[in-house]
Amino acid sequence: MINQYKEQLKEHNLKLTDKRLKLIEVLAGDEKYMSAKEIQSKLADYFPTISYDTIYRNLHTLTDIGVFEQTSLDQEMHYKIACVTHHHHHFICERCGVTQVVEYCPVEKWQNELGDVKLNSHKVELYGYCEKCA
Amino acid sequence: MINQYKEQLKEHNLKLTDKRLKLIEVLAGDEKYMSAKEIQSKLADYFPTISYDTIYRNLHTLTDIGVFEQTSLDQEMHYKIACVTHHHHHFICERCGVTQVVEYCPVEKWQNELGDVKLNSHKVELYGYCEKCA
DNA sequence: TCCTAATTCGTAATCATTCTGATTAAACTA
DNA sequence: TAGTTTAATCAGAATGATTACGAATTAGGA
Repeated sequence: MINQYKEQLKEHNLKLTDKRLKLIEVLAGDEKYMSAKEIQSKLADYFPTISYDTIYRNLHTLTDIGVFEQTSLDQEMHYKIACVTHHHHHFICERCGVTQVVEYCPVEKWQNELGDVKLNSHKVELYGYCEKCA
Repeated sequence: MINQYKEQLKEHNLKLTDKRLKLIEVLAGDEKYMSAKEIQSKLADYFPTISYDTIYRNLHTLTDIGVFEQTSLDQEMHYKIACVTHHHHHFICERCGVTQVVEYCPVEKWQNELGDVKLNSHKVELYGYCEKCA
């Protein structure tokens, strides 16, 4: 499964560095939104001196090419591995951060309602407590 | 119309200070999301030395009691006057920040799809260019 | 193996936001 | 209207996330 991401990196002429691959591994291994701090603490097991510059730069780069997706929670950016299958949104647990997919998205209804505006993107996020945290 | 907000302040035992009232006036006069910086520059006409502490504190306080609503854009919080009429969401122009209401919200469908999670809140935001900015 | 541009490092800088302790003023009471 | 109380404000320092910078390292190709 990591090979799919290696392909994506190559397609964008990005080098396969150990930091990048481990970063992808960490995010791919846990289907939840994580802050830069959480990510650095997980990476610290493998790279104790990794720079925040490296973390942030790669989070941006990989978000740009669609490997990660981001959202702003508690005034800090959080990142998770992107879902490539099809368009959908997420429920996010406010306690533990785990996500659950929601398929339904009425974007055409909204476009109809809006009329002549040019819709570029949209965000749908559902917040609450997952079954474990409730 | 400002009287409605004065009532809300009184209901929550908040004092009617000149800074607060002008802040509400500024946000109520422009139906768009504004950053703290934009807000301070508008307030500076009336209170050249107003402190950011005052601005942020009141933005929070008034958001808490439902006078303002907030969203995170470009890693900074933005605020607008709240719409009190009924539940709905917004389209936000990525260039000028103006908003447009969208009525449709399938929150029950999402709750059905999610099953046993406890849904506390949700965010729906549509981004793009308004007719003027397109 | 060597070259070169991309990547990373360590740290300083920036920027939004929050905190602190002192001062001011809204609102209530007499 | 003056006095009292307590919330609100101020100025500026502190915090915390994120970005920038110049030097050092390294992936990937020749």
